[in-house]
Amino acid sequence: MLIQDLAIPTNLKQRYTEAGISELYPPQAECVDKGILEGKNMLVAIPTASGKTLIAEMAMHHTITNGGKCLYIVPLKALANEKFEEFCNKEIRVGIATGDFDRRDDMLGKNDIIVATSEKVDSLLRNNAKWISDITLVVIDEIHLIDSQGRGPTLEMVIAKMLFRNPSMQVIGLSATIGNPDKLAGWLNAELVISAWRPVDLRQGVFFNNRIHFRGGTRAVKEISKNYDDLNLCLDTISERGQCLVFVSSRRNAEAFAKRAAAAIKSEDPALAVYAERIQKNAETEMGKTLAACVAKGSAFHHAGLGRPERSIVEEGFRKGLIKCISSTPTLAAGLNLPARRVIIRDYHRFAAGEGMQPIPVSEYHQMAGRAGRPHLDPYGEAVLIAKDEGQVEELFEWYIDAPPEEVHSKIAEPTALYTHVLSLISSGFAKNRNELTSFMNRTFYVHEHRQGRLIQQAVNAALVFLVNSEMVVEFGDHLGPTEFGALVSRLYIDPRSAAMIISVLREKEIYSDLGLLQVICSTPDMPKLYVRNSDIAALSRMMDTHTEDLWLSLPGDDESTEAFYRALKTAMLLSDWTNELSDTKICERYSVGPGDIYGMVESVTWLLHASAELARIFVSAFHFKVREYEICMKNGARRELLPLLRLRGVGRVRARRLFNNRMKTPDEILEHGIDEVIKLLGLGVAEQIFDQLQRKKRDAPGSEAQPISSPGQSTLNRFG
DNA sequence: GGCACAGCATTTTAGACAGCATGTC
DNA sequence: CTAAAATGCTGTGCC
Repeated sequence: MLIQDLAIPTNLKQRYTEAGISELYPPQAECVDKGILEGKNMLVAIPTASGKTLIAEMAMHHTITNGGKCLYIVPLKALANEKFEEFCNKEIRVGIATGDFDRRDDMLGKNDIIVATSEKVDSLLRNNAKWISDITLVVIDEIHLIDSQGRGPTLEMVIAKMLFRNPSMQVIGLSATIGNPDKLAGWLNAELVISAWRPVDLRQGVFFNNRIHFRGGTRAVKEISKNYDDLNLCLDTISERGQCLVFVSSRRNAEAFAKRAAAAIKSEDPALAVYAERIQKNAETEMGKTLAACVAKGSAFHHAGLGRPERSIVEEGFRKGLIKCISSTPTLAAGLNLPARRVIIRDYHRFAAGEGMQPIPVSEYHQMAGRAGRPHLDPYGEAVLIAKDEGQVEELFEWYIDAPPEEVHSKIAEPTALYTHVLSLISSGFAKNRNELTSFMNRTFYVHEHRQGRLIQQAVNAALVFLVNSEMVVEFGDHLGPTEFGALVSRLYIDPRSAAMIISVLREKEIYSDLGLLQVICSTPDMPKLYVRNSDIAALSRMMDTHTEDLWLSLPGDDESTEAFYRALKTAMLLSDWTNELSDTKICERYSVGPGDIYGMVESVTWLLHASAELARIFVSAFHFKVREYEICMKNGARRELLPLLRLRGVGRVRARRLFNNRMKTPDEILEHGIDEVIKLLGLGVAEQIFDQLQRKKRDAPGSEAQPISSPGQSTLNRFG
């Protein structure tokens, strides 16, 4: 099927032609045949990198020319950025909505395409974004994630809510190959397109004894290193001028492999030195140093401990072909598109809490294997598993290469998954009584799949009991309604259990304590937690002894919750060090984490501190300002004494500290010292920026010292909007 | 006494969404 | 309760 003959806008055709695309791939053509451009719902279950985005893009442009509006839902923020840039185009308006990057909600509605994460869409629904009802086409990328334990229920509920609100809307689900696509298609009332076709040939094999075994043939790999099969496989690809991706089970393994690879590759490309330099300059941590050393020689590792800058440097270096090999944890499997000639799946076991080492699911193998082969660049892609003995070769074929894909099952009946969603249904008016709640739940994939909702009903009831007991929902007669508390919790998008924990402690305390609040927030299910090692216990106990007054929770009696307690305390200690202005290098060293972990945790607590401040406003208004101030301290990683300075634009933890240590503790004191002194400390540009603000402030509000924390410019804008 | 090392015991172990309102060094 | 691999510790043998 030729692009020329399609019912899509001319400018899009032109863009495709310029990009060298003249004909649709077979699965794409099938979508058109089955009516994707005629408003038909569609579930497309095809392998990674076989042109899913193009399918969605065509349908979206078709919708837009007919006056419609599209919502594109993705599972990751990184993916949202990637798609946003991909869709951006002169003819249409594209917006992006994620937690760390969004416009005002109503501004978003002006776009033709809005790219958003599933949680953000849920949040927009909860906050009643008006434009949602204008959506005429929703695309759900990676829809098979409905199966995932933690975030699957959110995706399922978002889809159900969207369908409920916009019944005539077209739905396109993009999925990996799965075992039961018919079920999912049935739920969406969609045409089904299944295919195993790939634009680049994918050869899947198992390595053993210096040969890759394929179905129907083997391929010899030169034995360069005696001990390391993984390294030989990697060097083999590099010797053919290809690149290599190695998936391993832990961060430590990723770093160890990158070091070995660096020693073997020994590339001396001067361009690499630039990359290494950038990393070196960015992170002075142990991790940063090893990464820089590896990159200098042409290898790298990739995991969630890397900060944003390090990640993008590594990704860029790999895309440009300078870095020959990356060893990675699953970050790269699910995240952005970074294909390589050969993918080595070295470890197919991974630790799961409470379950020991578990073999990874077939779907994850496919996700990683699918990264092999860059379209238009590589002649083929290779995915290689590594066997430990002869017999395992056949086993690995059976378990992974020839294995049928897993089925996708709803997870919304999991014990606590529905607390937040039941609250949101009641809060945002999807259900005003138990009947409406049941009939809404009857539209979920779970009920479609099981043909009955007994377990769902139980889960809903359990959620209601909790919500009523914790005063987020009230039931009078036939009616279910949110309390002010409940409505707030729903809008803040935190777990009702978190809100209940925070409120119950906050209410019983008379004296406020940063550390106490931090400890409670860190115990919350919404907070990611550090692991506790045996060797940490001593330091944690010391902490408890020296801060008996400040801590708000004490060691629980039963063994079951002891570990959870320690994990929360350790996490709180890290964040407390952060607000005590300990350098990231020191923190990384003390807690053996990477810069990426710090920023991840700071982001999460900042969000929860914001929520806590809003909750305090209702229940314990005396604490409200204390918490808001602490939120600012947390965001910047600074002590309370720097607060007056942090309110200035262009001033963060470092500059504020420098000013403070030079006897400028408040904006007024800065004015007294004069601009010259600030120029000496912070340079001309920053000093001018600061004085510009100070003088304008003085002009606007002479005499009144108490300025709101929010920036004045924004509120003016609102008045007009 | 001090060192090297085998062999056994202990320890450790992936990722990442959300509020709000714009800018760190 | 599950497990693999790295690290830590102990005790032995040797100089």
